[in-house]
Amino acid sequence: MSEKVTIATVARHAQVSRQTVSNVLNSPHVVREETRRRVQEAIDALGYRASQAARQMRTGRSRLIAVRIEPTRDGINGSVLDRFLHGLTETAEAAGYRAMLYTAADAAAEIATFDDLLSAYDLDGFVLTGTDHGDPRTAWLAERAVPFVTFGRPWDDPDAHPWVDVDGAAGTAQATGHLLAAGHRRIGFIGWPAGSGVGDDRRAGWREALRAAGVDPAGLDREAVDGIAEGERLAADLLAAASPPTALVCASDSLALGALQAARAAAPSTATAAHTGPAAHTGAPAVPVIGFDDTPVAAAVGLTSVSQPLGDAAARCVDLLTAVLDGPPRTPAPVLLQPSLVLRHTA
Amino acid sequence: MSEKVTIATVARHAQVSRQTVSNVLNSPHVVREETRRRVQEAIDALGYRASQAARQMRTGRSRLIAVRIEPTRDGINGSVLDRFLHGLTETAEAAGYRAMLYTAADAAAEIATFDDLLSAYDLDGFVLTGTDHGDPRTAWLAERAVPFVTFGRPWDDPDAHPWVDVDGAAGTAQATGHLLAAGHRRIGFIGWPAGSGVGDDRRAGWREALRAAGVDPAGLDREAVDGIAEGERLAADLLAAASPPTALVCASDSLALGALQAARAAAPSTATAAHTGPAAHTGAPAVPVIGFDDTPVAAAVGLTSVSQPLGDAAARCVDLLTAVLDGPPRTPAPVLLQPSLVLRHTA
DNA sequence: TTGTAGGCGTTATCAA
DNA sequence: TTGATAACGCCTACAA
Repeated sequence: MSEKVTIATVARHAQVSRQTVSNVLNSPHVVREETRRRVQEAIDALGYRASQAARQMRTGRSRLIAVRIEPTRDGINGSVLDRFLHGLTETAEAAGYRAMLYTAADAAAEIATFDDLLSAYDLDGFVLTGTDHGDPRTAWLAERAVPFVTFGRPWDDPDAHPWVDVDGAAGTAQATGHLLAAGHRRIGFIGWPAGSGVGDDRRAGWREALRAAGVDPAGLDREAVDGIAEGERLAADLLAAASPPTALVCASDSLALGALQAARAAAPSTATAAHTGPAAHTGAPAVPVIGFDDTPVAAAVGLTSVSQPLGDAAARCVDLLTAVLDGPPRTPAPVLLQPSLVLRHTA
Repeated sequence: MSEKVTIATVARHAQVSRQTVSNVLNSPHVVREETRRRVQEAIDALGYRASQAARQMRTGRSRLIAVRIEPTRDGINGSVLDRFLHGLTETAEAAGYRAMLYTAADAAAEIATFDDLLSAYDLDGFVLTGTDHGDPRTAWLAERAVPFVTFGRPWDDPDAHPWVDVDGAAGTAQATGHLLAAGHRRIGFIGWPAGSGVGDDRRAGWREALRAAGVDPAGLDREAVDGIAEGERLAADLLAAASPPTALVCASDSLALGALQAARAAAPSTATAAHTGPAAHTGAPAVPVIGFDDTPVAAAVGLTSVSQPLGDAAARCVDLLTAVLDGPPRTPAPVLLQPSLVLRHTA
């Protein structure tokens, strides 16, 4: 094992002062080209790496950003986080930052963690996922002028802070449009109870798409907490109505999976013998169903679903955060990404 | 915003020297009880937190452990990582450590990252997932005496370094035993090509269980790279044999999902009208199928699967790592966790 | 049991 | 353009 290589080692090796080495690293333009080259060679030859800890002591910056890892919920929609985290880590690395993980049971615990991370580790910024109306976390961070970006719009005020989001309304509108184009008119929707920003947004996309096509959405939607069982129950209810929908759009893959079962139970598939792909055993249901999130489950089951560009979203989160950290102190413009419809066997 | 609270602030507040404050933090036993209490009160009142950076400069320890986040593969088995990461982060926090994420395209890139993380961030240790025969990463780390734990056995030498693993052979043996108990004799296996430690282990569990029951496993297994399509192809091949198996055990949920389709295609379900649960539409196949990993997809589809205790595994990884970091310099004993069979509709 | 001095590796300030 | 000096906050000797 070689001894620890510090800036002093490099300085000695390159016959310059420590300060010059530091300048080569942080302000290359003030160093004469020839000196710069000599120092750079010494750095490479010695395999020198600046100590983050020492640097942090001076600058107060850790080049660390934190993101919360939530306990996987039903596992179906929870897998969304995986892709997001990978994109985040990768983009952060490219920008010279590292991603740190933390857990928190609720908003209060999360705020306590902010405090800890900030004072003990000097975290540079946070990436928050899943914001909602009147989020106490964003208020806490904003009050202390801590840089942060949210993946999810601040539903109260779009200019409150930098954010990245996926246009959920556009996603459900696209799904609805696809069904409309296939000749359907009475298209139902199964979503979450009113009040959640994300849920309302997805419902609105369906509603507006229907209205734009001249269809009255009244009575065609149901509200359910997330879950397969709930999706099945509500879909059955919807399909048993006086004039039932002929196709279904759902706010999540979980709901869609349940709806799919209800659809099959109500009207047995016409394509039982079809065998056109990996999940062909599920066949095309008589009542088409479209989910949301394009989870692995959707792919495995052949469920048509709205796909969110999670890798991109994560990358843009890092972009926005580093813009705040490295750039001038102005709030960067928010980013609204477009989802895409992944066609499979159920619609 | 209040000014930064340092050890000096606390010392002033509690009318003691900085050193006494440091002692309260690091060696409470050498401080008089009354003094200790006064200092502790000052710490709480001021909300003081030791600066990791400064501490790290002195001690050379960062209280950071790193874990790699892989790009989600087929999404089905990739979701395994989610639960593992959450458990890891949570246990690390409880032990006073934080988890840092990194990405790497291959082993060489990962080793380069080790070097960077070690010299720039002073990482205390690594948690590696998915080791294999002659893993260059473990060799590199061991050579430099960097503390690390693997989730996955070192297949070459069980004493090479601390590790945590799930007994895959016990899992497939349990699955096989379940089918045996149900009266099956000719139980097939679809696994990965020989050569991977994990794959061979899972296959061995099936083979031994069959042999113990007096059944000759010859000709009853197939090898396939992971994936739904591959699983379907191999299962169809197996079921078309002279004396086909009457039940199937698979090395992954992906393979099992494909096998399920082949099973249904070969012998249409006898329980089409059954409706006993969330995924009842899939019914019980004539040829029972059991998967491995208990992914969200398995749950959604009603696939019986072998479940790995990922949260526990992550926790034990942290335990072992902190034992190395905080304890005496001896290699802690490895941990082999038992998986459990989650019974659903396909077996 | 408590206090003083020095230094970890870096960067900012200022002088040469 | 380069170099000397001080300071970031903490911990480990050692002295009181």
